[in-house]
Amino acid sequence: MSQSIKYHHGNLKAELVSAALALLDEQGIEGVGIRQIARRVGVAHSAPANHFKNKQALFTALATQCFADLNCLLDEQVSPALDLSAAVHGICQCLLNYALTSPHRYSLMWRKDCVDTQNAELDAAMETVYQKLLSVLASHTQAKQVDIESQAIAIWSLIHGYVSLRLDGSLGKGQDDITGSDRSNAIVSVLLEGLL
Amino acid sequence: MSQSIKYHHGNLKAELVSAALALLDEQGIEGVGIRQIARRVGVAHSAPANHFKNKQALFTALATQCFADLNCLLDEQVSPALDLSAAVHGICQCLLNYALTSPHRYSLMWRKDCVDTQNAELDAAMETVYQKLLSVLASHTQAKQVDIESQAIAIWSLIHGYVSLRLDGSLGKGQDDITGSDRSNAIVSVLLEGLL
DNA sequence: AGTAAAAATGGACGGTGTCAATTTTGAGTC
DNA sequence: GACTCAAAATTGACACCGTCCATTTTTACT
Repeated sequence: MSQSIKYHHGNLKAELVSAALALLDEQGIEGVGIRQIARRVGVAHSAPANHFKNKQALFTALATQCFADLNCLLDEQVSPALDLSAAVHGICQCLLNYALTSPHRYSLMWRKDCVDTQNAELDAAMETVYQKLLSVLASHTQAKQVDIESQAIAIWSLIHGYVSLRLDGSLGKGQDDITGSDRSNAIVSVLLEGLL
Repeated sequence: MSQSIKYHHGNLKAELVSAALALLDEQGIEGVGIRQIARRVGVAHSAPANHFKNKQALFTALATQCFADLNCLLDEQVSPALDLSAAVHGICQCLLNYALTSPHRYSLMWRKDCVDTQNAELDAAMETVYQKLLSVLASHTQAKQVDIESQAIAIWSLIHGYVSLRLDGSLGKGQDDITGSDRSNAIVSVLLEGLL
């Protein structure tokens, strides 16, 4: 019967995920606990065990969802018609934006100690994002000394490092606003200059 | 009497730190717990509270120690007489080496959720390392469009990102050996090419 | 209708960090 | 050298947590 609370209400798994994401956004990774989530959804503390065998399994599902979301954002925001430089800048911009908007989600995505690194869906979701960067580089075939994979790793490292440092405040207190991606743009430009 | 276990054995704080570091190296951050450390040192579960008011305070001390260690390594391994490119490569090499040798220590250094980000000593230890990079860039004054701080952030981001990705296995399974820093060197070179 | 599997429940176990009251030790003072 | 007092270490308690278990309820299928 619609969304009334049934003993088996059928979509508890989905509700657990969404409650967990809300908790993650509000309180960070440390605030996300099985019992806490169950409490929020209004089920017994042990109910989630039927849908996620582990806390790790839950985190894995969350991270997978986050990568999928990020992938959607990339599809929306970086058109395949752009030239190389614009596309790479777009990807970086998109990543930075996502991280600043949902810092705890971004953190979780890289917390390999919370996640099942063997999980097929998570791997696929990660790989999809990474392939997006690779395909951008490949589509604009530039004859250059550096192979495409090295280029991708360089870009990936640079933006991930910059985002990580900004997220945990290791960079100076300057440019805190989302639009203040001037620094990010400048840095990416510098790298591209050496790359292309 | 020498190192026999006294009620006040005087150096328990230091012993706690070293036991914690050992535990960190062996089991990772999640394996480091107040009671576990106390057990290993052979004191009551609540003894550490006299020396560290918090688990966070303990982690802060550990991270500070790690930054100090890294700083020593930098002093040893990157001579101030080198030219710019060699110095930057040396710093990156040193960082990568430290991270691959002590992965859990490196992780802890950036786990701002485990650490008191307001702590003065930790801040100073971090700043000392960062200043080392800045001073290298400043000493070889190159007339270039990018200001020194942006250059430093770019380099810092790139190497931190690359190291982080390697540590949690997000890069392909290639080049796993410590000496296999070819990729790292290549990437840093590319960045420097655009930078200088 | 009857049965078997899935889903949700409450209770228990061992573990954690932190707090409080207590006992032991060490150093400094009369 | 006895006394004091603060620091250091002890035991115990509390509220959490993740995980397992036996039990009850619901659903789906024959």
